[in-house]
Amino acid sequence: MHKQSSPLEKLSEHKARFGLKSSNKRSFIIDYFLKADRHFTVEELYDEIKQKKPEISYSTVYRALKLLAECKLAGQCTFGDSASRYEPIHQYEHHDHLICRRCGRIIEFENDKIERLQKDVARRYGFHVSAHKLELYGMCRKCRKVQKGQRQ
Amino acid sequence: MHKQSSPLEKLSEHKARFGLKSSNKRSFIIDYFLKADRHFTVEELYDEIKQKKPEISYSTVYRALKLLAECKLAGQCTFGDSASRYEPIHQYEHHDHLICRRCGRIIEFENDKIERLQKDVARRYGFHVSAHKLELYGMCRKCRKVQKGQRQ
DNA sequence: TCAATAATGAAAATGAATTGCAATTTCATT
DNA sequence: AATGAAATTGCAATTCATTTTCATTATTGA
Repeated sequence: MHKQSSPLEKLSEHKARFGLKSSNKRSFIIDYFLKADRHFTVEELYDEIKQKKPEISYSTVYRALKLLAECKLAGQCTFGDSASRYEPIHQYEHHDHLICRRCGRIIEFENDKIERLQKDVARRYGFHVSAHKLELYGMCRKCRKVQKGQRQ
Repeated sequence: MHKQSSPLEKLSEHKARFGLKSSNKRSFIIDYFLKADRHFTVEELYDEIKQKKPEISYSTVYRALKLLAECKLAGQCTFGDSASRYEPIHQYEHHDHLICRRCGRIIEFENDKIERLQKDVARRYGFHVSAHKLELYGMCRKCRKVQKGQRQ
């Protein structure tokens, strides 16, 4: 069994391995991202960070997210819309997404039964599955209410 | 109950509704795409069609696929890689994808149990699901064999 | 046939993702 | 503290798929 390391440990392991140096800007971005614990496009994250640290550039945000993705602290999702998003990856945990097409809200869920069935399906086709993506698109409770109200 | 119309009926309904005219080039593209019954990026389809009808341009292929998507005769999928793909949509049928990361092979599958579980999950969150996407990434039987061979 | 309007091709525009490079910063070692 | 090799940063430029523009050509109903 391999001891799981914390996000920051993972990061410094990665830094050691690739001979990276630390920097306030990058630390700030990473910190902000992990604490916010939401889904961001590069641009969204950049826009929020710009408020607090205008001296941080888009490229740096882009590269920080890329770095996080490389050391598995962030995952990339491509939902229906244009730009792809990054989300913090939590240890031990895998999840899928419910996406509201009206307000854009993203809900994460887990379902072991579905996971198991996926593996079954794959096995049936001789596939070895290393990753999967499940996205449910629709309308969230709130938006359904609003829509109902509008129709009346 | 609404009578289901055939692909070509759907197409001409759509044409009627939007006052479109017909053209040999577009017909050729659509015909080729529906008969091939595979997943294509715009470019892949263009490249194949170029062989048979060099006078058809990329734009026209692009617009034909867009048109098919508009009248639900084609669906768009975005797998891990850069370009998005179009696939023919068959009536009554929904399917998900197994994608081999090594050779790019795409296998379609259906699984009612998974579909049902998805609906359950959504209901639990108050969501109304209108569409979903399930993709399993991994390695197909053939590629696994090759890899095994290489290691020996 | 004619006029109205859609389809087409080529090129340009768009938009996100990515990179090259010069300037700046980090940090282990003087 | 000073140094220098190496990483980081910002900006601009590039890439690449996608989408649009616009001038020309083709289709269709009157």
